[in-house]
Amino acid sequence: MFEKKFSKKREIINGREALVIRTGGAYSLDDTFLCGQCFRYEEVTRENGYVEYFTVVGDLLVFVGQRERGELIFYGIDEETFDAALCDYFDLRTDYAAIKSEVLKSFDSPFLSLAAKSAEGIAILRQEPWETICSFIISQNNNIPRIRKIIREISCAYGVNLALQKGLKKCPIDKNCEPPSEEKCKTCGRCYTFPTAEKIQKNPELLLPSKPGFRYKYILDAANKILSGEVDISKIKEASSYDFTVEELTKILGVGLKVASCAALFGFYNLDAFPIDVWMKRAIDEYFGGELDHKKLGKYAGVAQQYIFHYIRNLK
DNA sequence: AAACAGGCCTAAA
DNA sequence: TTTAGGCCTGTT
Repeated sequence: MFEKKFSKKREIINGREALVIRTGGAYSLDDTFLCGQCFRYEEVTRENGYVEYFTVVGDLLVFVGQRERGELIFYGIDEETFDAALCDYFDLRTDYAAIKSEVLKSFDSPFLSLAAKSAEGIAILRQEPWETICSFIISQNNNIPRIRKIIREISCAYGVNLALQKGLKKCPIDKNCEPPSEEKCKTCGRCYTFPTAEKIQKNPELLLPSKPGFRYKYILDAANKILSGEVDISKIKEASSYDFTVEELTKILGVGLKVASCAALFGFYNLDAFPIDVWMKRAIDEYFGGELDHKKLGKYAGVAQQYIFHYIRNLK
């Protein structure tokens, strides 16, 4: 019921070979990247003013743009790679129009309806669990530019340089970086994979230059507990239950309900997860009479949360 | 310069 | 079981 088909074809766009996806829905790259679910994206403006996003998905350097809602244009990606990784990551098989109406049907609220209409272009990205857990540990009591900076610098400190690994002659996002070199790439820091838990456990001191502050020991504890199996990622994936995800992840020092909920929603695709941060608290106080039982929002409560969160953050 | 930022931990009632 | 401070760092 909530699956959807999309079309896929090759085109030349602005002189570049592209894989064009049409979902027929309201998919918005802006809303999807800017709704706060992910941190490793960059807006890239081309000479003709055309804006696209750069992001790192696993070990892929990804460029994606759109000319209109519902369309995704992938540059420099072959079809096999798209099928194997990007289709899932961007959650292109999910029918968000159906989810939206399900959410609105299960919970009658004019405000939610307004928020959903405004943010209907959001898709929940299927991000890698470990990176997502670390990212939201870093996010606590912190602001977005600094969160992104810390994640970038950590990746830089341990990660694999994909521009060099793939032998690119030009940096994909900085035209002054030509050809890419280890030294130049370090100052930019965009093309690195996120380090594995093993790497961080082995050389934790490499975290320090990014100045994670009190979050340092939290990241280490996450690495230790996940590597020891005390927190079992594959079991969490298998269970695919919001409650269980939270129960497991909160065993990690520095992971409370909010961080665990974000990891559940964005890293484990538990669509009923319902993170409540300061923004959501404000929204609940102002527009829902101080109380909102997320269970009443049904199995897509997390999508509803994203609608509300993104909507109020863009108010004013 | 004091307060705040997409929380959580710890100590104390 | 609930509540107040403190926490790294950077920005306004």
